[in-house]
Amino acid sequence: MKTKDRILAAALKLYNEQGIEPITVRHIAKELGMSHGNLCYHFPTTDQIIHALYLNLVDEISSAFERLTQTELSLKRFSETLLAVMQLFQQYRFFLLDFVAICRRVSAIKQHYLLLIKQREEMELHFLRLLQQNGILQSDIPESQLLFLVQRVAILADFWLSNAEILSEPDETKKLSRYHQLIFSDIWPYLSKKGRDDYNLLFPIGETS
Amino acid sequence: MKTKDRILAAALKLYNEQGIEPITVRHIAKELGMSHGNLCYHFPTTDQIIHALYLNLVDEISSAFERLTQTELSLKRFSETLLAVMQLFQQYRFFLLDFVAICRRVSAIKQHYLLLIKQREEMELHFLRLLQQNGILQSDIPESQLLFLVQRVAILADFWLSNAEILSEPDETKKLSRYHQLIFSDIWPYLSKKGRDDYNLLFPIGETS
DNA sequence: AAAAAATTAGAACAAATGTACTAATATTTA
DNA sequence: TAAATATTAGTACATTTGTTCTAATTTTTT
Repeated sequence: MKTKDRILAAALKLYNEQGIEPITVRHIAKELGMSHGNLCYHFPTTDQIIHALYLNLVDEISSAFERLTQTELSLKRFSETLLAVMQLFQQYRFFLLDFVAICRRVSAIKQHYLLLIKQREEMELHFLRLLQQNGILQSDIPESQLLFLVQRVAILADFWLSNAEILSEPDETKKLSRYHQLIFSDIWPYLSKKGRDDYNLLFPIGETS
Repeated sequence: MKTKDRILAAALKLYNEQGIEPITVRHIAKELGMSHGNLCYHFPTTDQIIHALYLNLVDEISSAFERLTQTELSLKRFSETLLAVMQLFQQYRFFLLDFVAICRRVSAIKQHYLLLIKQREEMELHFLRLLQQNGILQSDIPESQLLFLVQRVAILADFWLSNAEILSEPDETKKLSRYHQLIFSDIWPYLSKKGRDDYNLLFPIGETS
C-alpha cells in the first residue's frame, strides 16, 4: 500500500475511534510509527487528510450505486441500496458523527455534500414514483407527503449513527440491521397490499430485536 | 443578572454561533469584557460551563412539558409540545449540532441524556396510544411499527438542526416551521379519517413552502 | 554507476490553551 | 466601622498544536 493510503487508513481508524477533535498529525504519525514531519510532507494540512477521506467515501458510494443499478427494480433493491450506503457510513462513521463540525471546518466538503444530498433525494423520489407505478406503493399519496418522506429518510440516513453512538449499541452488525429496519420502516405505511407482502418477506416477523 | 448567568449567556451565544470547538475561556471572557482569570474563578473548567448550560436546557424542557400537560389531549397538543421542544433546541442549538462530541467530552451529560430519551420515548408512545383510543390514529397499527415511529421521531427531533445547518436555511422562523411540519408528517400516514381532518386544520394546504 | 528526485526523521517555532497563582478591589457580615 | 469573604484583573507556566525547515537517506531515472 502507498504511504498516502496507509496514512489515510490510520487516520480513518483513529478518527472513527475517537472523533476528529482529539486526533492530531502526531497521533496519526505515531500510529504508523513514522515522524510527523514525514506525514506533513504527504499531507501539508490536516484538512487535506479529511478531504481525501471524504473523496474516498464519495467514490465508494458511487460504485455501490453503480453496482445496484443493474438489479431489477423492487422493494428489495431499495432496501439493499440503503443498506449498502449505511455500511459505508459505518465504515467512515467519524464523518457522520461530527458532520456539522467537519462541514464548518472544510467548506469544500460542505459544498460538495449539498450537491450530493440534492441528487440523492431526487434519485429516491424517482425510485419511489417507479415503485408507485409498479403497485408496490399506494397510488394516492399526496405529493407533499412523498416529499416529506424523502427528506425524513435523508435525515435518518445521515444521523442514525449519531443516535446509535449516544445509545452506545455494542454489536456493530446488530446495530446496522436494527437501524436499517428502522429507517426502512418509514416506507411501511405507504406500501400497498402487494408492497406489504414484499416487506414481510424482507423483514420476517420475529426478527425485530 | 448574576455573573454566572452572564457567563452562561455569553457562552451560549458564542457556542451557537461557532460551535464548541473553537471557543475558549478567553473568547467568552472577552465577549463579556472580563478577564479570563475571573471566568475561571466562576467556572474552573470549560466542561462545567457546558454542563451548566445543559442543566438549563433540561430545566426549560421540563417546564415546557408541565405547561402543556394541562391542555386537553389532541393532535394539536402533540404538535405544540413538539414545537415547544424544537424551539428550545433551537435556542440551545450548539448542543445538538455537536451532540456526539459533547457527549464524548462530558460523560455526565451523556448519562443523563440516556435517561431523558428513554423517558421521552415512553411518553410519546403513551400519547400515541391515547390518540389511538380517541380514534385519531388508526387502530390496527402493528406494535412494532408504532415503536419504530417513536424512535424515528426521536432521531428527527434531535438532528433536524444539524440537517438545517448543512442546508444553511437562513430564516430562523421559516426553518422552525418547515422542520416542525417535516417531523410531524411522520405521523400523517398513521392517522384515521378523523385524524387527517385535524391534521389538515393544523397544516392547511398551501402552507407548505 | 552517477545524477536527480522523492521520501524520511527530527528539530525548531510561534501561537494558543487550560489552569493556577497573586495581589488588588469590592462586597458582605458582624 | 472593622474584619472577613467574594470577586476581579493580570501574570505565569507547562503543554500542545499546526506548520516549516534542514539535512540525511532511499528510490528512481538516466
